[in-house]
Amino acid sequence: MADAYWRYGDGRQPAIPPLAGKRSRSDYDLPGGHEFAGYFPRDDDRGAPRMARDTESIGASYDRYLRNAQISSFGGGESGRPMTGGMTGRPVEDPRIMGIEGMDLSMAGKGRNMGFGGGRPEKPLPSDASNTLFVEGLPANCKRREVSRILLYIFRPFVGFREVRLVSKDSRHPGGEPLVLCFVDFGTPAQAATALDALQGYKFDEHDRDSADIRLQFARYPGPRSGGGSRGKR
DNA sequence: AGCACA
Repeated sequence: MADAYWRYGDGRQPAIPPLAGKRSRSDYDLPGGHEFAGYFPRDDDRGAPRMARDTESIGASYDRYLRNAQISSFGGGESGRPMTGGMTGRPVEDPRIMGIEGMDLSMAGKGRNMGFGGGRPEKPLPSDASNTLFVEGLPANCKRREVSRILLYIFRPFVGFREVRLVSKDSRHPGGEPLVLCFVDFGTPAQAATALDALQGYKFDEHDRDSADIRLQFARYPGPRSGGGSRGKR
């Protein structure tokens, strides 16, 4: 049915092993703002379930939202289409990620009916809503590839997610590192607004107040890519 | 703080 990302229904992973007792948190808390050094392991060390600890906070942050919002690939309209993973050009078929998502979503999948239509927010959309979100506040010490992975991981569960686009730009600050602009496309402005509300102010590491927190806005000039540009009342 | 692509 849905893409391989949504495998939580098969019940093969009822819960994630707690930390697996492998490493302590301090292994990853390197001083000097290298929060992401151990955040996403390299592509070549698969099999170790040590992402469990890092994704705990992500799962917790999502949890409140997952209970009462329409995060589902069913009824999303075009969810049968395989996602190509945006800039990376390939879907992220990381078994760890799927298993982790299965942790939170399996509850909803088993216990609750997730047959929401998707894109049915109670509150009205802001007048500047568009299909595209502009994301800022990502750590500057992340490589482009890491930013892409992070954003894909964060945004992909949301109904209507289409793709992540990264654009490199020179820093304003002289001598500053080049900055990566991030745009996330959704099918409709309502879907974009749903993700925006859920993730606004999200902290990458909830244990560290100094860690980056992403800031989300609707993109100013959505352009033709977002469905024609016509929005608002008529 | 920063808003690009078609």
